[in-house]
Amino acid sequence: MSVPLYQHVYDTIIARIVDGDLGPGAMLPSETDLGRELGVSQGTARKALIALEQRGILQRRQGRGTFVTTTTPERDHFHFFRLRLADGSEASPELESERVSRRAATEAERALFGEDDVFEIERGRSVAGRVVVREVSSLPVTLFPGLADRAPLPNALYALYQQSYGIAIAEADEQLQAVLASEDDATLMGIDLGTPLIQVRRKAIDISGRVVEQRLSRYLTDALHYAVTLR
Amino acid sequence: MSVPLYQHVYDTIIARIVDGDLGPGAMLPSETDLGRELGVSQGTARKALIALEQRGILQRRQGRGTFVTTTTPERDHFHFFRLRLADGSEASPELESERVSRRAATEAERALFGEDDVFEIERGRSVAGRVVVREVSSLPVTLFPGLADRAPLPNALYALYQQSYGIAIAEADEQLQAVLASEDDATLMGIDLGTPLIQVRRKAIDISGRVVEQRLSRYLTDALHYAVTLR
DNA sequence: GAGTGGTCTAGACCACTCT
DNA sequence: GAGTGGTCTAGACCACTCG
Repeated sequence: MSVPLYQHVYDTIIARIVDGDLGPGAMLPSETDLGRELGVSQGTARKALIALEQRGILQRRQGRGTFVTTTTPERDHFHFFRLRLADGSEASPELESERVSRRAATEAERALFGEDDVFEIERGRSVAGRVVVREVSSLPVTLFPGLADRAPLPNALYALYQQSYGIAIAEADEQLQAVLASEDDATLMGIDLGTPLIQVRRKAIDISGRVVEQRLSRYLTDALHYAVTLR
Repeated sequence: MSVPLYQHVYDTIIARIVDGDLGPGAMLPSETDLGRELGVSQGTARKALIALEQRGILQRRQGRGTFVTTTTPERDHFHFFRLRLADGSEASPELESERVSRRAATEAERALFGEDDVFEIERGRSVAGRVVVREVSSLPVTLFPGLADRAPLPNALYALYQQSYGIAIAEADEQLQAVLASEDDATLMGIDLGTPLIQVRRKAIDISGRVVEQRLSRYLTDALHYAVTLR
């Protein structure tokens, strides 16, 4: 019993999602059926399902069933976009401008993605009519074939990654620093050169543990703030 | 069964910690004994214990037992202090300066704490010889009697709150904005006026759900960054 | 009413820690 | 070896959802 049985159930479900056997929104077998299929008891299957629910990969509802989480635009924005209004309510960002291109990877990107080319997406986002976000994302081209041809891209990129490429983002690691607005920032946001901004370097990690996107964002935080809870 | 049995176990343990019956580091009864004592099965007691472990309130180790989490300076720093070095490793902050005083609460503090007086702690912290943090904390006086007389306070305040006042911090809500260094910031940190800083407004919440501290911090992030993981 | 997840039990055995 | 948490089972009943 070096590897617990519930771990096997857990890994099996992850594999089925990664392989596309279970797409976004797909319903899983009941606890009893899943246990029978994999040769474990209902309680053991249940333990794996609960762990997957806690990681946000599955959603369970009493009386309905267990489903693969669909990365809706709502979840994408609320969970992975941390800008909030002064009263703590969600800020709904709207897409203001976009530029999608393909270019050679930097050395850091080659090390991160193991590829020579990346797509680069530069976007401006506005809240309440003011441009407050400027972000530049880079993605390995082989994971996202034909991405540039899909422009203009939808507001919520992670929902697109899951719907169109079967890549589900499970985690994002962010590193924040305070910077001064550059000329590009100032032009896009309509602010003075040297306005203080929060710069965020994000690595987005999918459920199989790969880094699938890197993003450099700059947030104007005079009316908004970046909210986070530590537990 | 409107309220599950494991919830009763959960609440009972929280109450014992809040009441001081279970202090930091105290060992709990075994799952079997706890279940017998509270009239539930071992599995039900176990479920409550695991939930408390996931909130960071208990620590469990196979073969040893279940213990009330001690807020060590290490946990305090690593978990509730998010500044990291460029390579992601922990930045160990050292206390550089301190001022403790008692003053009348602001209107916001009165609403938050329900008290008329607060202690105010202003501190500077350094990493690798440079002052990079300036923080001002305020605490309701009745929860922390005699705090001002304890100056100089230890580096890790949350460990002090638990050891000396039985108040265990379980959660911290932070709101981040980018600001420019004021004259006070510049003097303390030895930087130019107008250097960009990350300003953090934190509310610290204990295991019984009370807000027990408010803190306004400013971080110099030229060599460090504020790191956070979204799941 | 059939099917789902949520709670709860009683009992078994394994793996780890400490003395 | 005694005591702890970790895994696993089989079965029961409750609560919710939906046709």
